[in-house]
Amino acid sequence: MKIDPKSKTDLSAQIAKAIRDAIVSGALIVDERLPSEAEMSEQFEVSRATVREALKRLAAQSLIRTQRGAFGGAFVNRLSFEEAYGQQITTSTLLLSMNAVSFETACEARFALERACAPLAAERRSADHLATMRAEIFRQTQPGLSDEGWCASDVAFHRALVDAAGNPVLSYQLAGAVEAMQPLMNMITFTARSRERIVALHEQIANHCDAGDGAGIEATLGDLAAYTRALGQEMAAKRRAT
Amino acid sequence: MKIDPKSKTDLSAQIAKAIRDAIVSGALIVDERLPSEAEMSEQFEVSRATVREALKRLAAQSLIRTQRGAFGGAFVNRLSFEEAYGQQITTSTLLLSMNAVSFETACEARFALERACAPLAAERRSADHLATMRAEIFRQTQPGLSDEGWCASDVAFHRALVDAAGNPVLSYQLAGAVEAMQPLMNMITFTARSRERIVALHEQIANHCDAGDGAGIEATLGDLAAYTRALGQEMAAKRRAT
DNA sequence: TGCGTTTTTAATGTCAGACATTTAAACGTC
DNA sequence: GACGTTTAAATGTCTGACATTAAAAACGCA
Repeated sequence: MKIDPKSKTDLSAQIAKAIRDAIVSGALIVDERLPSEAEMSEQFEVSRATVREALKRLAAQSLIRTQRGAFGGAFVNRLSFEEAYGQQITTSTLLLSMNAVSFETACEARFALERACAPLAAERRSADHLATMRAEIFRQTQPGLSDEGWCASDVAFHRALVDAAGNPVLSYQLAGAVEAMQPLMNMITFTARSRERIVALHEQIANHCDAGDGAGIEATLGDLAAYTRALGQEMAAKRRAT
Repeated sequence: MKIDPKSKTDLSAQIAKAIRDAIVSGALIVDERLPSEAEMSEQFEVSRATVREALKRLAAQSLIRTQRGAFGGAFVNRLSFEEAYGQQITTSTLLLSMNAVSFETACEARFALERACAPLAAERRSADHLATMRAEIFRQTQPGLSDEGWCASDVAFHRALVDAAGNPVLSYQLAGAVEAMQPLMNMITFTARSRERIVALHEQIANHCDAGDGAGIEATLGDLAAYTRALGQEMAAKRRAT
């Protein structure tokens, strides 16, 4: 853990990197306590404020957690799936919104990835997941559902499908892809007719899932992807017209 | 942007959240300059040190960048695909290493996701991607290649396949899945025989890709997944024996 | 002895003020 | 107009102090 005061980069960034490397490499293990801020400031020969800035950087990535009081301090944090989900979603959402990614491209990626879950979901779907899917479909048929509510229910439906694959790593990887699409989907105004069409496809998916028909899920997801893309193109055309 | 000094959570975390929300919601746009640290410390009625800790948190997530000097300051950062890749990989790697995810589960997720790229890769592969794949295959046949070198080449091969799909969002999402597997793969000792087998499958994939045969790629990826899983089970058995 | 209360103590959280360093704009000078 | 010099405004760092928290240790009492 060497620090170079003459380097161009911030000392706090260097210190954060040193500690991060130690965690990633396994030199520091989960729940292990780091030295106190005062000790580190001696060790690295910097002020306590600088050490603190480094620790805040690590805390922002959920790599450490801190506890106040005697025998408190900074501890290596076990990165939970929950936390990882959250980070994934924020990063994915920002990536899409800041880089002028076309609706087309995002949509393609999202459905391609979701398709990957189909065979596993068909094989492993539980009653629980099916119930969630049916419940969301029901909600989607309710008249007077707002556009935001519609989109949220859509996300919930697809998450249930992903979770049905019974692989937490897969669920984690897809969280970003599915959730990050929501702001883009929110830009589409769903007419009663298009909602009806989508609900029909959702029902097909649920039925295929029930029947354990992976290929059927894949095929219907393809239809849904095509229809969603068409809606996106419509929206783009309208936007150009105004 | 309200801050509650009596709240349980750190002031720096609250301030970071307020700014993060402003960025995600679009109230602050890319390349916009934030107020100076001194101005913010007045605005939020906290010390400059506290504001700085908040800014470091955001910098750790690549949400802002800072510039020194007059007319410098903190600017909303355009999250690049490169930066997002890096964060994805770190997060995914830690998630796997800290949560006792089985080789089986990680492997399943990885190949399921990669399979999603097959049809697109078959359709869009460029000469460039094919050349990279062939080059990596060649490297993999070289005698005396270390285990680390072998794994790195394996990752490079699969990244080429993913990139061949020509969808940056897909490449981003898969970066984590493919790269995070590497530490797990490194635990396997690849015999000459198993390397040979894998190279043969890689060659098949490259050929299918060349021929634009998406279904062929999918099928061969399935074989590769099965073989990799078998190697993993062998390793686990050996580990139990010792 | 055992249990509830109080005190101590070792951490992090926050603050205020100072100085160092960097950078670009503004200013002179030729 | 081109080229150094000054200046100003910002971040980066340091120091020392105090506030707050929470666990351990000490204490008191039945």
